Amino acid sequence: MPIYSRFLNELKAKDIQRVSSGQLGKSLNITAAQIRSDLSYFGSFGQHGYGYRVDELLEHIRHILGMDKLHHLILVGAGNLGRAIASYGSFRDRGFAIQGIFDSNPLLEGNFLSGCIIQPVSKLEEYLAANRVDIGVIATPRDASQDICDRLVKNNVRGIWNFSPIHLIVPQGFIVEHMHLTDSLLRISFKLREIEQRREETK
Amino acid sequence: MPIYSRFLNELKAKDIQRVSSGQLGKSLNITAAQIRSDLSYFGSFGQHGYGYRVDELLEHIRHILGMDKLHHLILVGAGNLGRAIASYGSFRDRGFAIQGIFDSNPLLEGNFLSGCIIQPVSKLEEYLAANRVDIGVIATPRDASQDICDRLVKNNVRGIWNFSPIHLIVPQGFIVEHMHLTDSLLRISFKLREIEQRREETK
DNA sequence: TAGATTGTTAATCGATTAACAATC
DNA sequence: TAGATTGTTAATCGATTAACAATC
Repeated sequence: MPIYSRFLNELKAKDIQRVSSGQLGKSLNITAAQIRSDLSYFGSFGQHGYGYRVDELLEHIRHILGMDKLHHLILVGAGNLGRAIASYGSFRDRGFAIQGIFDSNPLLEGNFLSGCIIQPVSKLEEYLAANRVDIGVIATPRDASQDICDRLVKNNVRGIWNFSPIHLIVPQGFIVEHMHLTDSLLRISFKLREIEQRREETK
Repeated sequence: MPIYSRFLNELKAKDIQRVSSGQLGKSLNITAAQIRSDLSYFGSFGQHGYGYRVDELLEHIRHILGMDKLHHLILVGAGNLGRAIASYGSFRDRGFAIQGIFDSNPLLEGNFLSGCIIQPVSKLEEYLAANRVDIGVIATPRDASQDICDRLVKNNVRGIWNFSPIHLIVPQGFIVEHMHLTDSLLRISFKLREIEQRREETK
C-alpha cells in the first residue's frame, strides 16, 4: 500500500489523471490481478473500461493508510539516530508530528531538537498522562528499549516504532514496527552471497 | 534468519549450549516445523534426539548470512541520516565497515566522520576504480539517489542499501534493500486504524 | 532399550494469478 | 455498438504445518 501511495503521488506530480491496473503493474513489477485484488479488498475504486482516477485512488489510499489525520508522536532517545529521525522531514508533512522528546542523558536536557525541548525520561509518565500520544519512537540503546516500550504500553501508546536492535514484545492490540538496521544489512549480505554462488556455479 | 542469529546470540550470552526447534519456536513465536524447515534448507545442523548446539548453529547461520567475512561499504550522503548511519556501531563489529564517505556539499568536504574523510561526490568513480566496494549506502536527498545508484551499479557495486525515500531500480544481479522510514511509519498508521476499527465494531 | 528430537514427506492453508462476466 | 478494463470467481502455485520414520 505505501508503494502504491508513493507511485500515485509521482503520477500526480506528472499531471497524469488516469491509470489502469495494467499500467500500474508494469511500473511496479506486480501483476495487474494482484493490484486489482489488493484494491478491491478495501472497496471499488475503479471504473469499468476506464481504470482508476489517480487523485481519487490516492485519496482512498491516503485514508486507508491513515494519512488523512494527524498522528502525535514522541521520541525516546536523542542520540545520533534519534536526532536524525527528529530532523527527518518526509513524514512531518504527512501528518506525523513529533511533539515530545526524551533522553536519559542530563547533558541533553533542555536542549532544543527540531522544535522540541529534550526532557528527562523520568518525566515520561507525566507527559503521557497529560498528552495524547499515538506512536512512540524508540531510539535508545538496546538495554533500555524494552523498559521504555513497557512504559509506553502501560500508558496506552498503541504504536511503537522501534529503532533499537532488540525484538520488542508488546501485548495484543498494540503494534510494533521494527527498523532493524543490522537485519536489513544482513539481508543484503545474504543475497550477495547467493548471487555470488550462482555466478560461480554457472561458470 | 537474522532473527535466529540475534536470538542465538542472546542464548550464547546466557551460556546456554543446546536448543531444540520447539524451544526456539516458543521464544520466537514460530512453529517448530517452520524452524526445522528453514534450517534444513541450508543443511542438517541438528542432532536427532538432542536438538541444536547453540554455538554450532550460530556459526552456520553466520556463514549463511555472510557475517564471517568483511564487507566494504561506502556511504553517499552525510546529512543527518548519513551521519547517524556512519556512527551506528552495531554492524561495524559484524564485519561491515564504512571505508569511504561522499557528499555533494563542499562545506562538509574534508571533515572527518567516524574515521573517514568526507570526499566530494565527483570523486566517486575514482574511488570505485581503486577500491573494492561491496555495498553502497545511499542517504542522499530523493532527487540525487537514483543517479548515485546508477553510478554505483555502473561500477559494479552489487549491493545497495537505500535510505532515500525513492524506489530505486537496479538491473538483475544487483541487490537493493530499502529502508523507507515513511513506509514503515505508514504501516503502523494502517494497523492502528485497523485495530481502532475492530475495537469500535466489538463495542 | 526408552525418550527425545531431528529432517523430510504429505496435507493444509493462504496468497497469487488467470480468466471472464459485468459494465462503463 | 465495439473496446477497454474493472471486480470477482475459480485454478494454480507456493509456503506453512502436521505427522512420522529415522536416529542419536
